[in-house]
Amino acid sequence: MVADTRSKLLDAALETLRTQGIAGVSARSIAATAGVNQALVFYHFGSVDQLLAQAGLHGSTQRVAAYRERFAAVTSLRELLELGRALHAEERKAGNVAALAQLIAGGQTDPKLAPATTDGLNLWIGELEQTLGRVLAGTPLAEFVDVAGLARATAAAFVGLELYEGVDADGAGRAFDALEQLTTLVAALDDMGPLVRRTVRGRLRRAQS
Amino acid sequence: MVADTRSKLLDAALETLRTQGIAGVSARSIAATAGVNQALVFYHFGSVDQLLAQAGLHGSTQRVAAYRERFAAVTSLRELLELGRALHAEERKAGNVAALAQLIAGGQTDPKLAPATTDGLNLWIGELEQTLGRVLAGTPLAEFVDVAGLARATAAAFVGLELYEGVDADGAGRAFDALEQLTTLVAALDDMGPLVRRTVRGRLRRAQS
DNA sequence: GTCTATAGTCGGATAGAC
DNA sequence: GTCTATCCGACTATAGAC
Repeated sequence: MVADTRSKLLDAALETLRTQGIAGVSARSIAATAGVNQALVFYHFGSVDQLLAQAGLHGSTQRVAAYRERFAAVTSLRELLELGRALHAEERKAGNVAALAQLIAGGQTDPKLAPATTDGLNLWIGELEQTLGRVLAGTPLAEFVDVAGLARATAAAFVGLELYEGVDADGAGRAFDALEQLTTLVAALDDMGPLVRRTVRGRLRRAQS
Repeated sequence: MVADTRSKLLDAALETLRTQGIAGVSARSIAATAGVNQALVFYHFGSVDQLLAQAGLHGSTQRVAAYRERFAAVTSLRELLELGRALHAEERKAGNVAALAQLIAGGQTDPKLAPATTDGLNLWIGELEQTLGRVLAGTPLAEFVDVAGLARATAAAFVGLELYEGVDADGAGRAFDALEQLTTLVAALDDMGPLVRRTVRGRLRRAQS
């Protein structure tokens, strides 16, 4: 079946964000990618901004749904990291995180775009938060670190790394390797349970005084 | 003393990146911010792209120099985190990280912009790498994690958090709080020295098999 | 080194035929 | 719902006066 014009424009908006960046999107460039007439952007969405906003949410909804089962299957921090690496590789190829990153960059200065990108980002954050909460339950990490905040930091860092990869692939590779090593350390910390709890409690007391 | 036109354009390029985003920069908008004629962009820099590239390096050079002494004074992970928070607050107000983030977003699709933004980013990374190496020397972190990679991951995450803050300030606040808690955990880990080393070595062996 | 003026292109958005 | 045609503003870049 052939996608209708509305769907074609949503997909084309994401594709154009990915290949041309936020500075290169226009009603004309999106319509050309979709293979439809330029005026249809305004007929269906009213303005380019509104098309971009809907496209961001559309893309995130689609991708998050595709990963939901894999998030649900994660039972350890190490498995979550593995899923993160796989997700990075797959989404990089598909270009969905790249499109989201361009929307976020655009949302910095466009008040109409900011809320829509937040909604798309929150879909990822919600999934991540739920998984982190499950995996970290009963560990020192859950005791001392706000899991919702950690999910937000992770998602933001993910976007930052994606952007970094776009301008320095080698540097980003080294960054990802270091993060994997770091996660191994944290997993080891998690295994140490009670001893770590005692030490960290002492540290927190000192830090607060 | 009044800045010459060249300097005014470099500063105005950063200011315009910050307030209008990469999608809103043009020879006209930059020249208007600088209070000079639009044609001077091409006279002094040849093209808007080349002005942006030079402005990015210019801004980073300036800001990194302003922080060099404070980086050098850091002697612990906790102090480095404190400097990170201060740096975030100060640069957010000045808008320099925001400008760099917009350049990175633009560099994804503009091959002329990518190398220049990498250069600017590398100034920060170099400073961070040196400080991390000094602070982590002799700790388990330095033993198990590539410090250069960690510096790159940190810088990329910093940019991601800055962008996140631009579309969801509340969410970013929670993310920063969680990272502070996480750093306290890592600092505690660092204090535990030999015990952690043994545990982590065992874990790494298991992970590789 | 700085200005005006302008060529030529691309952009958002709309009117109206089909 | 889709098209052509069009208005008009903004853009890059250059030519040429000062």
